[in-house]
Amino acid sequence: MTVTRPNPKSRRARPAKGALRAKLITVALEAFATRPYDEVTVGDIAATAGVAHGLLFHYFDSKRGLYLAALEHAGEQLVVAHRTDPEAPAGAQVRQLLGSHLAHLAEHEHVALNLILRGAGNDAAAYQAFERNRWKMTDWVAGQLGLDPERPAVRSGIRSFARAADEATAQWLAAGRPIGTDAAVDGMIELLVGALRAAARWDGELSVDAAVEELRRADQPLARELTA
Amino acid sequence: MTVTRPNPKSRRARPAKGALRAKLITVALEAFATRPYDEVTVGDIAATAGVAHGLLFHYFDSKRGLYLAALEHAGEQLVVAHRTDPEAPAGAQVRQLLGSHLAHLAEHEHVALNLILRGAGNDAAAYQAFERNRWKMTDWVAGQLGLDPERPAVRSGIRSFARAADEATAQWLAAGRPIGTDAAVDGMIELLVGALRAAARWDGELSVDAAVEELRRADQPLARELTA
Amino acid sequence: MTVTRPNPKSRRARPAKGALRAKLITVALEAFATRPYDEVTVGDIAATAGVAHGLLFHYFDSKRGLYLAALEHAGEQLVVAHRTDPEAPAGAQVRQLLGSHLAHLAEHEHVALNLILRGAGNDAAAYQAFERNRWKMTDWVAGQLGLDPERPAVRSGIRSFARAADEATAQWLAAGRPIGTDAAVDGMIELLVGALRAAARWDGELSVDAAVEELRRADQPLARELTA
Amino acid sequence: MTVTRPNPKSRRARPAKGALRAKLITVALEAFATRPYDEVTVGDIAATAGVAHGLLFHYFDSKRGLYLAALEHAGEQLVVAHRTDPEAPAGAQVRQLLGSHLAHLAEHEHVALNLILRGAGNDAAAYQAFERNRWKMTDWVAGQLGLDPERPAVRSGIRSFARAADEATAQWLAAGRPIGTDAAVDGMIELLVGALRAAARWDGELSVDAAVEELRRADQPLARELTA
DNA sequence: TATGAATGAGGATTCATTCAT
DNA sequence: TATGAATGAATCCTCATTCAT
Repeated sequence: MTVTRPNPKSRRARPAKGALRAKLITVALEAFATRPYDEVTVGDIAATAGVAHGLLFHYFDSKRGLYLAALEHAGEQLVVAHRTDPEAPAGAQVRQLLGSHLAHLAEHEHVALNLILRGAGNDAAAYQAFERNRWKMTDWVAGQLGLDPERPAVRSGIRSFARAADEATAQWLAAGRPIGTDAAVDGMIELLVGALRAAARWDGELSVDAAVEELRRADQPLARELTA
Repeated sequence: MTVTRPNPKSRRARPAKGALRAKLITVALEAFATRPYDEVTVGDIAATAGVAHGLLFHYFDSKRGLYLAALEHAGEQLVVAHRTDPEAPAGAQVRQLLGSHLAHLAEHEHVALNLILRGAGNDAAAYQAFERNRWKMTDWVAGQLGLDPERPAVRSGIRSFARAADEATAQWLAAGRPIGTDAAVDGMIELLVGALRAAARWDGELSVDAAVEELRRADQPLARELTA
Repeated sequence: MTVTRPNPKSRRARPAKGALRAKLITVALEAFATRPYDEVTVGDIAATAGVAHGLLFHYFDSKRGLYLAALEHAGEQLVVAHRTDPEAPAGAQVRQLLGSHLAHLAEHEHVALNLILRGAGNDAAAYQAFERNRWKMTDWVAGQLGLDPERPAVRSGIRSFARAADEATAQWLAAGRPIGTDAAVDGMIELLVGALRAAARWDGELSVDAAVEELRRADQPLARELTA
Repeated sequence: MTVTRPNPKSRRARPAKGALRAKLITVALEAFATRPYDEVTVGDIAATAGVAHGLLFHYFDSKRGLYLAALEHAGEQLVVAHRTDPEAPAGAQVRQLLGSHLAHLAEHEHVALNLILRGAGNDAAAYQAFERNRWKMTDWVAGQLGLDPERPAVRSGIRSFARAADEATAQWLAAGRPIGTDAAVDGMIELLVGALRAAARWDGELSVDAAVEELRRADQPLARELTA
């Protein structure tokens, strides 16, 4: 007569529910950040994650499903990382946002330099999955500065600023962060001011003076201390 | 063992020497601008160009070779399109450059929106092939404004401006050019001013006041008429 | 962008574990024995084996990998087929070896005539994969006859004998085995004697008289009956 | 008015009639000796010969035509190199043949080790083109020794000898010719003797004693001096 | 003769996806 | 859940051969 004993092997290191799913997303994010979509193979990801590649289809249905899930995740992380004080003046909050944004990118440099700062290329669905979160930030900025984010010139201006800030961030990271986060943010405020003035040029009926003044006001030693 | 049979259909009238090579580059540029590298197939390009796909390897050795050749070509065209009057004041010349740049992109909207404004992604060689020409422009701008393009802050500032201008251009094209080229350039000058001021923030020893003033000077109705 | 659709035809009853791998090797052996490497296509082999060609890469990585695996297999089979009685005198054992060798080749005539008797041509790796097993036999023969197989002249002599025996075997098979295996072996013993004497000529310090005598002793009606 | 002058360039280094054809055969021989047929490309050969690859089809119609022409050439060269004294005794002439054969192979070591000693593989036509010349030698040897080359056992014996001699030659060349040509030939005579005795075993009605004696007679210091 | 642009059949290889276990 | 054997569409690339010049 045999007694069924629990297999001792099966007890070992059983990962938490959903842990494999998260692991796969992490690995995928790294992979898609490192090389173009078609150069990433399901086998690579599975091998790196240490699972059979068939499992991947269990969780995400397809390679593309995994890709979108990874993008979505990266976007969410970006938003989650933003820290602002709702009580602070608008200009200060914008500074806070830029600061926490930069800090987050710095912490996830690899993903930052590639996936986020590169954009999603030509892929409409991926664009949706990712940029949806991305532009939440710009809309929020517009709102803080009392500008209508639906207005085309505002939209173009702030997006242009976002690209400029991305490039500046990439350079800052690639150069090994030669200056402090505060100093970096100082420059970005100037980029934003330039973008707002550009918007005003593109749209004659738009006034950005108040917004610029608000930003300038936060750009004071005293104000900066408060935002630290 | 392959027995290749000759094509009974006699070759059509031979086109001008090298014409097919150029044709392939043109077709490839369009294709690579339309979809990601891996979704473009050698067969597509050859079929569109109306040649045997083998010819492509005759000229470019590989799919990648064609890709790089196409990028190089696009970059060259960009530089070739720039028109400035060496006798004009520096600020006016910068306006002229931006104007002709915009005009060229408008004429090659498809390529512009995708290949040029998107950047070369992760591909180091492609980056080289394309950006080499791209940054000639920014160096030239720095030179016109009396700034040292080797200085990191200047470099970061102007590159940030370039990205912002790319994004603005993309929006402008995508929106159907709602405003004139001149008005578009007006805004871009503001982006540039913002970028220069950002550079000054990043590098305490850098002064950009003269450069800004020079740009502002050109931003007058009178001056703008002269540059038309 | 490839969308792979699943095969609606459900997989047939699964054969024994590893059976398909063995099947592929068998088919490949036949194919490579029938025509030169480059005339054998992966598609042919897969089709003959009744599997998808992709499976071949699953098991062997490449066409060449399959080729080497097949050669290795053929070499192993050759060694496995050798039957000798360790208690018999040396000369008798050599006769037994040649006899079983011939019998095995006769049973796998196709492979024998082409792959084995032809040699591996210019391919170093293939040579390794196959000849490694092949020369085990000649070393064994040298050992039985009390000769040092490391001695160059011995080595050359026995290898020359092996080639001669291969050719004789090929002729014997091609002619439809006009004489019995025993008679064939009788002749091969003479070839071996000649080769040993040649070795003695090439190396003045080498004596092969004892070895020759040992071979001759086995070459008696009585002795031959015992080895049957 | 213009006077048509002879183009000075056209005068330069016009090669002799047919020189290019010969050049191509030489280059092809080297190529086919170095790697398998399908790994040799028409382009390689043409490039090495310094001509347009189209020219090759002018002379040889096809790649295969060139291959056969090259084989034929190698075979012819082999026969042409044989030097024997018709006045000498048969055994001595056989020694002379083997000696000149070895000398020729030594001079064309690369081709020898590969094309000639390897055989033509599975290719019937190539076999014809090449072996036709090859077996002229064995027939001649049989004739000298008073044996009927049409007799199967004789044929098998001498062919077996030829393979053995090939292998011995290959070893001799690969080892850097550690012994002199004469000593090498001495051993080969033993191989031949063994092969003749084997033939006698295979064919009960065949007597090779006279042939063996004739060979032995030539194997004397005195006789060897005469053949030098 | 000599060139090399142009052709296109054919082949090896990759990899997302399925499914029996 | 998890595995990995099995599938096969799709792709890049090679290279013998032709032919206008």
